[in-house]
Amino acid sequence: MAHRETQQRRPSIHDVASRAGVSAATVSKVLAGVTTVKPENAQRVFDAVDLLGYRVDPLASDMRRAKRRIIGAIMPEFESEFFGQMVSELEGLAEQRGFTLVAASSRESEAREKEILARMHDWRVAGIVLAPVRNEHGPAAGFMKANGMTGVLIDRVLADDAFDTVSADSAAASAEVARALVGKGHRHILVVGLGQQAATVRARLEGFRATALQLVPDIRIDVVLAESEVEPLRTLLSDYFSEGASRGERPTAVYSLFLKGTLVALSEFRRRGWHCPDDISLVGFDDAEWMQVTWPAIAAVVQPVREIASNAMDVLFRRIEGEGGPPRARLEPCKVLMRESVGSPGSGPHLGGGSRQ
Amino acid sequence: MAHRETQQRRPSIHDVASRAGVSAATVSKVLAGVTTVKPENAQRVFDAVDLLGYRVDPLASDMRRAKRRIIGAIMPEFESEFFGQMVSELEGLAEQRGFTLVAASSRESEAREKEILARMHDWRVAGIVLAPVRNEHGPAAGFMKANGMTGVLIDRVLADDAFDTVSADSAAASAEVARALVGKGHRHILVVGLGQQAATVRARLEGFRATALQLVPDIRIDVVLAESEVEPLRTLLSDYFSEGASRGERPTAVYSLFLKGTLVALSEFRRRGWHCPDDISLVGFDDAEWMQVTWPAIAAVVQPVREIASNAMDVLFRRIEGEGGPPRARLEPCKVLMRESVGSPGSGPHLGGGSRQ
DNA sequence: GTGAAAGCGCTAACAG
DNA sequence: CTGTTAGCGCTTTCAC
Repeated sequence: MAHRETQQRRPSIHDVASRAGVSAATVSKVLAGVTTVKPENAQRVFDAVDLLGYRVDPLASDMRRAKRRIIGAIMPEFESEFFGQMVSELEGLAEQRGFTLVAASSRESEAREKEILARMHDWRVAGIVLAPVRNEHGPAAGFMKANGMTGVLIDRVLADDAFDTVSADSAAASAEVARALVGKGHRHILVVGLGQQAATVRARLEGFRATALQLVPDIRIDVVLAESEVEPLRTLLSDYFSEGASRGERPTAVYSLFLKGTLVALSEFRRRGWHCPDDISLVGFDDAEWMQVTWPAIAAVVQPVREIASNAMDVLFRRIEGEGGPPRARLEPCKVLMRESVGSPGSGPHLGGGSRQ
Repeated sequence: MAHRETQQRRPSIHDVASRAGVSAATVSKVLAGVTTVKPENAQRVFDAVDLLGYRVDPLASDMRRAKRRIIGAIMPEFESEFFGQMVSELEGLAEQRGFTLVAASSRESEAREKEILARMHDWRVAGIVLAPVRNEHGPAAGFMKANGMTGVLIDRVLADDAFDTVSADSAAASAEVARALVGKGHRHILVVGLGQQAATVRARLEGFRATALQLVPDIRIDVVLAESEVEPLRTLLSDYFSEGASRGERPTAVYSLFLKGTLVALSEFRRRGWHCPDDISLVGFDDAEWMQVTWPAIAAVVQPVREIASNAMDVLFRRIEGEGGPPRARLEPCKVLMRESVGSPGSGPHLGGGSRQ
């Protein structure tokens, strides 16, 4: 047959072996690049491989070697730019080392997170990159610990006593945001966040608060935290502003500690007819492509996705290769993009709020 | 030992077998739910499983059955909400049927798309959900055909003679957009798109054009298409508007056929100081969360991600289970969200363009 | 240099 | 009802 028609069974190493007139073991050696094979035979193997279109089955190969070239990645979600980019980066990095990345979304659920992890353990993945839903003390990290899995924790973590961690330097970035807002003259600022991400929120909040208070000791910083869901935050925020209004006071700037918070804040501003930066200023942690094309462009903290991904993979592979030593906590610096949504208080034409619905 | 400390080798089916005093085959049967096992033995197996914390190795299991419970998904990118949601949906659907989804990003490259596909073939995945970079005639689809892989094509495809396809009903949605814009009084409309996505662009463009022309025979519809990259589109769009300006003419509305085009359009409007909808109206194919919180909110066509995902998986699994018959092309209806970015021409205060940079 | 044999962890006949 | 046997596709001693 000239061209094998829609074949059902792919050629196995034995097919190659018999076509090349050698044993399967020899084929395996040739393909593994062992040089002690007679050149003539090696050539026959290569010819047979070409002829049959043979490719090794990586899973069967891994099976025998009892070491699977698979890296598992668990993200809280796939829908945001941040985690989308992260998965994309991790995929490329794994590939470069001959590994396949299997990504899964925990959908912001710790229960699901653990289930996925168990499934990845069943798959005998070589290592895990885990971006926990909550923080480093969740059940997933516990499971990894208990089962001796090798892994790295990223994003919503600061440090851990069992795993290496890599995340953005939230505190430094928040300090920079504080300097910028204070510099613009803001003296009453609202910070919004999600309480369940304890470590990160604390770092971001404290980094901000410490710096702001240091610059202006009597600055007023309000905090609105929802526990774990975004919807309640909407209500909390609305209540917060309504209450303030009844006392005739309101912050001149909002700093959101996470992307969805930025969206909720914008949405609330819309509802009240407030415009940035005239009526209120806004900075959000996490950048997104759209933030630079809207009017006004939204100021944001850009997380160093590539750096986080590449450091995470580096340390993960070092651990996979058996490197010992205590876990290390890495922080990668962020960039702060001060865009049009930030202005000086009291300088806008709309002070007091607009009336457009 | 009370609790096995950080174990290196997971228990195998043989460990369970010997602990339970039965053979590995029996363990396998019990775990597969075969009912012809003596209850007493079954119980001993369950006990041993619990004691050892045993879980079957799905890859080893698949190996033996020569059928892998893995579905491959290939998306052009992971960074956008649309594909992020898509992967998330597909993951859940695969999981429901006891399969694992392995997702990969072709990064808008047909070459990479084919490489990934080959790798998935090496993995002997049971089926593929492919969202091609370009359209159904790319090298990836050819590879799948040539190798007798079973798969479904989604998103940037209309129909294929070898594979089932599922996509959004772009033409109908575009017709609806046309009706809306014409109804608002627009008589000069610009459509922007990406040429390489031939099938989809044609459907969206023609669906729009045909309806608009039918309603207003002498309506003017300009088209700006970049071949495959987004950056050139920026230049093309800028040139288009500059040229029009030199002749004192300009469309009153823009319909972008894809998400990045909407961003490019917004960015260009910013550059020129044009505001929506006063200076120009905008509708984009593909919705995003931010579009409803910006000022103005951006009108968009919402693709039925869940429906596409679930239909794709349905038909894919039917094919995996051996269902025959000719390939079917499915179109799922979209929703059109007419938001504030669309107004009537000539009614805005800024006509002629603003001056804010 | 090379191939036979063993076996990764599992399941599907097929006897008993 | 249960265990033995025979692999899935591959790699790795280890004799020859």
